[in-house]
Amino acid sequence: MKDVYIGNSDTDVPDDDDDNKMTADATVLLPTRNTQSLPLLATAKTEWIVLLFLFSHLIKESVDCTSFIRCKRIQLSELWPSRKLCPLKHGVWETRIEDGQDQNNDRLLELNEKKREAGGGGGNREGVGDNGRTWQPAKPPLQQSISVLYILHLPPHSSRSAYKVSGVWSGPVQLCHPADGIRKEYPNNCDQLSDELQSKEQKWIPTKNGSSKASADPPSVPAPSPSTPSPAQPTVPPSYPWFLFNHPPCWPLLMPDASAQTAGTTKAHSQADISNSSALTTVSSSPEEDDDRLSDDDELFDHDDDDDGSNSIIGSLVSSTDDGQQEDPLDMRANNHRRRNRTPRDHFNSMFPRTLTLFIRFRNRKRILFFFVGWAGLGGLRIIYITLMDRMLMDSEQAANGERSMASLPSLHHHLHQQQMHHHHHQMRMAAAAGGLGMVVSGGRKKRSRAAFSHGQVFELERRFGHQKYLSGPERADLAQMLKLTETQVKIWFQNRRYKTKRRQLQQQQQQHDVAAATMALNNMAAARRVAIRVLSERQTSGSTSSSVHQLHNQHPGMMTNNQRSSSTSAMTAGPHHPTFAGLAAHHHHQPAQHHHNLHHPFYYCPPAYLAMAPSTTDPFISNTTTP
Amino acid sequence: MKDVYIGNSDTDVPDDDDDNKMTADATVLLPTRNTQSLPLLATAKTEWIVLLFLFSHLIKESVDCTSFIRCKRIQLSELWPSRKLCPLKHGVWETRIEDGQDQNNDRLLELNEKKREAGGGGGNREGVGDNGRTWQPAKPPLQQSISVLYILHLPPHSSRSAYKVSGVWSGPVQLCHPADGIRKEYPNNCDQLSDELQSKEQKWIPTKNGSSKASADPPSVPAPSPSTPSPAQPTVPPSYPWFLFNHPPCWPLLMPDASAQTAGTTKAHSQADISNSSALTTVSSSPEEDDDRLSDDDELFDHDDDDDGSNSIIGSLVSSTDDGQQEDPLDMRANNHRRRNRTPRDHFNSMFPRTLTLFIRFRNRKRILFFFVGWAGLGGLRIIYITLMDRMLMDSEQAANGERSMASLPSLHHHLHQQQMHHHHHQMRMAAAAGGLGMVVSGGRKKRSRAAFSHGQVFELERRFGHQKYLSGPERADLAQMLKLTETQVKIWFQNRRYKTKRRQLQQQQQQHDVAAATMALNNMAAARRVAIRVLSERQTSGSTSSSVHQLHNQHPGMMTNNQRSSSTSAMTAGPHHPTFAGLAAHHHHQPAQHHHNLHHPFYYCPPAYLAMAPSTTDPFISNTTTP
DNA sequence: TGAAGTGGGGGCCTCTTGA
DNA sequence: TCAAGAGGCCCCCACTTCA
Repeated sequence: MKDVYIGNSDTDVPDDDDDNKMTADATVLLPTRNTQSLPLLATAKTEWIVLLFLFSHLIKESVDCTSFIRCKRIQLSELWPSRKLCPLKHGVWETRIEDGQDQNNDRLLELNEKKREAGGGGGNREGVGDNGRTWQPAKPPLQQSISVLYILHLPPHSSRSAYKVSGVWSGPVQLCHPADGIRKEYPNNCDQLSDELQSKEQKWIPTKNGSSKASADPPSVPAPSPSTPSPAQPTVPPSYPWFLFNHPPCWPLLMPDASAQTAGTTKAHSQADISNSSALTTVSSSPEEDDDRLSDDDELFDHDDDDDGSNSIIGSLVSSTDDGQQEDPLDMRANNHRRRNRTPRDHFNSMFPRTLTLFIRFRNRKRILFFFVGWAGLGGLRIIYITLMDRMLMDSEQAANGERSMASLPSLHHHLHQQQMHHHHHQMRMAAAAGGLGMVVSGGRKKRSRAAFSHGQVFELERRFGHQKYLSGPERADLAQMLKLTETQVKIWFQNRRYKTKRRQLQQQQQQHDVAAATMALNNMAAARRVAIRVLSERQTSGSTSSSVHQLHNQHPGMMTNNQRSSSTSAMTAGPHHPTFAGLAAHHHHQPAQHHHNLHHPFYYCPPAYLAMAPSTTDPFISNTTTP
Repeated sequence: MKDVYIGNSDTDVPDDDDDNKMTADATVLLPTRNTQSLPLLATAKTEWIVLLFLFSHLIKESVDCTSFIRCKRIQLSELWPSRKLCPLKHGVWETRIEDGQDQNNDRLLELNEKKREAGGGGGNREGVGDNGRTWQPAKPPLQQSISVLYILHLPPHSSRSAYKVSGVWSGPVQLCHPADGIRKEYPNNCDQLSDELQSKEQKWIPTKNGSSKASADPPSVPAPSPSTPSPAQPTVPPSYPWFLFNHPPCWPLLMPDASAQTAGTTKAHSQADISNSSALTTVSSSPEEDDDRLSDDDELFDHDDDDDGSNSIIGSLVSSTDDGQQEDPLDMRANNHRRRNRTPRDHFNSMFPRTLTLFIRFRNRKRILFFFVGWAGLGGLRIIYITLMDRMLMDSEQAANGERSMASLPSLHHHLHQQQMHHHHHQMRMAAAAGGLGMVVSGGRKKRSRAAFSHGQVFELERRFGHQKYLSGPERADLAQMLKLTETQVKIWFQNRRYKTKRRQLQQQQQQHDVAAATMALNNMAAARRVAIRVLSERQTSGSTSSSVHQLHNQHPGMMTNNQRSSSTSAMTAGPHHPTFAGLAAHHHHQPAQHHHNLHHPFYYCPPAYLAMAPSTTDPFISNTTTP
């Protein structure tokens, strides 16, 4: 199951689950040689890669579209055995080794490689021609780049359960027709689509919390009719029988201004459209295939599937889109103004669409495909949450419990399990991958794990916290093992605990200052207080008012008990510990007397973890600098 | 000078430096509302943002192109005063406040905002039509997405002098004609361009180390002739008078296979094309404008300009492209096979193009624009190095000294200074920004700073290193101040020093093992040795062979002297130190006896810096958990 | 040779979220 | 309330690069 198929066909592909022909036929001719760059794009945490093709022309060719899109999951361990950067071997994109069907794939790939220079295609250049001097308001990028290949990185058990987008390709798509094997190239000219989308943006606004309307015609997706979509149908555009783009898969930053409109209209699509519109089915990738190519370390995936990683993401995403009326851009702005203390995050959540939903008809079933587009900080668009749901008809049951964000997708998780449990363990992994990618796994289960540690655990943690504020790795491991928690849980607990302590103190300080300000109002003390508060409230400020916070000096985080036996023995080389140079860190901040250094570097950030109050031990290392 | 202009014009814009009309006219109608997402895309280190528009249709319209592209630099401090995420104010993209010209800009921006729904454009959909079933080899993405808006993040004095790409927009470009102010939308249909590029890829191969041929016709760029490029001119395609795309600005990962061709041909373009092709000029942004909008903390920028940050980048990038014959893809592969122990990095360096070079005619001057495309690890394409060179004619002088990578661009730095020195300090910053972005600042100066610390500095560093292997932040600051080095230098020195020590020890160990293996060959000891070696050589392995490395136990990094007075006083709140919870970290690894935890987490990485051999000090923090 | 570049890992801080 | 989630920063290691 490491393959996920997305696509539609006018040929009515048989509806059964096992898709031998799907596997072989619906092959996206991925560039094989360039796949060598994948390892660079994958992090050490990355376990899976999902390649996902979208192409908008399917909307235009919704009826006679004969192509399939294949989403491929590749286990990074195959590609990246040493967890180091290494070039991929040729043919890594070939999904199946079982030959037969995939020999075709191989052949196509080879052809693809060798016939590159035959390319060029037709030099159709319209769109540039005569509208040259007449200004046109910029269309959203979706117009041009809906045909997108997303490469998603799926860290299955990373603490940051986000999926990085490693690349986006908005070029023409080559697909191989499943029936005749003829390859077809789809450019990404989506003018009409974009026109449609723009013209009907107001119309597609879903009824918020649209669960009530969800039962309208879920399975009654318009039959595949080749009519190009006629816009402006209130909630479910009839002319898009198979696809429904809730919003463009573009960078919100770069979406032309219509953001007022776009953001407003698309904001709640993920939720409302799901409930309003038609078929929901999970694109269950063909079960029988690819099993043997997967390795077996997949408890984690199953865990993800069942527990938290994905659903929580969806929950948050959807929940952020669930405020009121997005029909009117002005209304949207009104919303922005309503909440005064909205955080930047709130701002973005309301500002930009984050969900792309595809309603597709796939193998004669109506299916829905969600992209939950998240945003990361470093390099622009980076996170896309993808959800595939197969064989879930979004019918009345959704409407029944569709109140909450993804609660409208009731028993999807069960469906997945029912369908795939009878397959091998790998299918489970598939389910975790396809479903776990921020998937709405279940309507009933709560997925935000919210572990709720036991009293005994909390007691021990508190005890240990009282003893020391920071844990070393081994200590953490010990504690985790003792408490039957994960190291991450312990780490996070300590983190939260420290923050809680600090927050309380800050609150106290704030109160004290307030009291002080109240008592001695209207003298210059008030000004001083403001300064102090500003210093405390702004994070990056390396304030010069160190004296105002001295009452917190008891913050000495507890030092290590004394597990540091690693410091004395084989810490240096690549011994048992990963840090080969496993010396002991010694980082501390100087006192206010010296923090002028920090003032010189206003953005210098020295996390307390790097601080150590270790006594200066002039250790035998000295003699070690030269080779012994 | 926070504006960089890129563009061309058939109207022969006056050639002088100060470009009042340029400023006002060459306005890219950026989406103003969506710019609110910029802060998220900027990191705390980010100081500058460069917006850069490329649009490939200029190639097709090379003669009668009337549009300008404006690259805007925005100081983040303006946008992000508190170093926190905050929405940008409207109009932040307006480049000039001096009104006059920019009122037009404002007006256009407003129009852009309000007329969004008027969009839609023509629904030209060719390309999809009749070639449906006939397979066409996929074109490189450049075909569709050359029109790209890169948003570059410029960390001026980050230790990692890379510029992150925050977003890419490959949608239509709206430009305002400088002459009549008519806005014009440019879709990104670049079919013909791509055809040309594909058809002439072999032809554009530059002579490697192309300095010898550089003098061919540098200033003799073909006059702007509207003839669509006829391919296959040996080195300088005559039909692209103003633009020369060395390679598509696409993700190499996603470039369709032709990578053999593309990579091979484009690999050395950055260097060779520069030398081979025509005009080199620095796009000096209009000097008079925007000075007052900039703040004055720009020594760093000047420093970057003069010293290392940028040029070193270029050097490395170009240097990586300087191996032999790229004409033939097969030859390319041969190169790959020649070096056996090429690293993954080498592989990528040779595999993918990294440079986009634009030869543009801008304001009646021939200019060149380099994009040095780097790659970062997290989210795919992330780094783009941009170089703008203005008024540098790439003529014989380049050919003379063009031997080395960027040495072929001889006195660019001087040119920059000559041109801009007479302007204000801000121009220098501009030069640093435009030129400093990996710019080829000078042909003669060496830019890889190569600080070469003095003996006294090294002595003190060694002494300190003998004393302690790791430095805390304050210690580092002290040492840096004492030695007149930057903290980063000290940090890096220690880092390198540790690594050197470790490497030596590993080598010794290796030798010892080799000797042992030699002496007791052919017994099972050899197998044991291999195991040990493997453990030592592989980074991620948390080996179970702790005993094999025990001779390194003297690696005890020196502990802190005792500057940790920060632990006792105002460390807690957001006092002088940034880490408000400025407790002391206490992280250590347990001994081999406990590293089984790491085995459970094979990728767990605990840098030694987080280790501390601090004695277990049950400190007053305990009483602090509850609010005092 | 060695300072810096580059990629990758991990932890901490801050704040928010959602069960 | 509180465990996670998410973003950002910093340090470290490993290895390379190139002056």
